[in-house]
Amino acid sequence: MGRPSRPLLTRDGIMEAALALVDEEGAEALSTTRLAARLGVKGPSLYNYVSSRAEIVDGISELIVAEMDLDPTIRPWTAALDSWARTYRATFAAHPNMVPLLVTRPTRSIAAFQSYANTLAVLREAGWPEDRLAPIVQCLEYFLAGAALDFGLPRELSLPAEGLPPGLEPILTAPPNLSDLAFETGLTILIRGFEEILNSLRPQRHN
Amino acid sequence: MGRPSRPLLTRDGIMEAALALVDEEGAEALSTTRLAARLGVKGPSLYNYVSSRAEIVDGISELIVAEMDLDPTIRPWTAALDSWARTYRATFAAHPNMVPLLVTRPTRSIAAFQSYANTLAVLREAGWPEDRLAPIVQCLEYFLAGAALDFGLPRELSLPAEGLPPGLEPILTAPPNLSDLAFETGLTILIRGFEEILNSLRPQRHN
DNA sequence: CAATAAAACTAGAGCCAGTAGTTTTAGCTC
DNA sequence: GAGCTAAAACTACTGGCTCTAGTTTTATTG
Repeated sequence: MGRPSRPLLTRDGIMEAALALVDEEGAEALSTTRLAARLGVKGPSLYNYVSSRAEIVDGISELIVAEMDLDPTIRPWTAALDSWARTYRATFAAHPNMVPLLVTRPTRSIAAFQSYANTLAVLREAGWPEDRLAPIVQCLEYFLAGAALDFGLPRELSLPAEGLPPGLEPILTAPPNLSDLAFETGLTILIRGFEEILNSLRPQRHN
Repeated sequence: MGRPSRPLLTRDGIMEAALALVDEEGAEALSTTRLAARLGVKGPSLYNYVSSRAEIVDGISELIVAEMDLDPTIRPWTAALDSWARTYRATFAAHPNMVPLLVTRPTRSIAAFQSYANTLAVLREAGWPEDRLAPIVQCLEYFLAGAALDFGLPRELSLPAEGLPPGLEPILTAPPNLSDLAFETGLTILIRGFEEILNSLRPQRHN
């Protein structure tokens, strides 16, 4: 075939097609062969734009991170964290097949750093001392990662019901919106907890 | 070679070798070929004991879940949750290479169900209403999953420092025990938050 | 117009999971 | 103890994967 009159591929096009592929067919469908086929091209051609499969995964992550447009003007800081958390969750929920890949390596895209920088700035502005910033953000992110994975209670038992201990009804009969309940519960508690920490750090004026 | 005088393999032996392999060489080293080699056997022999690679992964998960011996007698419920969370974290931390695999599918082993049953029983005994049990447990588990992954802030930037927004110092100069700080912060907040919810549910006697 | 480099390709190496069929032998039945 | 069955290893192989090497065609540059 030789070099085409105009390139058939672009780096961005590859990443977008890869995201679409994962969204539609699952993470295990992400192979260079299948991705290339979807782009009307043979497998090795991708390597003109990308140097490894891992780079494609990273590219997908960046696309998703870029999708969450955060409003940097929200105040007070508690509302900012709340909004950040919800956007985070909604964005990940839009790409459930990618969540396991997203969450098992830190995203080091510029967009991610910018959103961290903004969050840190809001907290600082609210009076949080410098050495508390990272732990707070990290702590919230732990929760958000687990919530994105929706890890935890098995929602169907897929096991011989015999031999199971009694008292599991809350799991087996849990409402379909259990994930929402758990998320709301946790987010509320964490943000209120952060508030109390900040209050306890403020110069206490006993009258 | 034919059938050996005594079997070279056992199902349990396979699972234990698989766990050791992942612990020592990483999750990507878990192939039937390499696992078999470690057991002094050829790849396909494993399929006399196991029907797919996924079954091996599940077997490893069960081994790890079985490793965390929880004390079912701890009271009050807040101490039980605290102990559960710490055991959970410590057990996962002992097998860091397996965490991404553990956390991306619910564990449906009997041991896991038993530990859920115990946790639910402790909460019930403390007066939690039935419909709050699953959300509370799930909420805590979100946090624990994220903490086990240690997901969140990138610990080294591995990026051209130029083009990065200012104000990222808390991330770049975070102490090495940031994970511990975030875990302690979150666990404390969550459990205290749960306590407050329970109190608010109790019949309020205003005097 | 000639030289270079880009962008597709084909071929193939080395990995993987899993299947089919073979061989040897253990363990059971008569 | 003879003979049968089934267990437990094997070899050989298929189809898929990532990625490399080298080829072909063509766009672009000097």
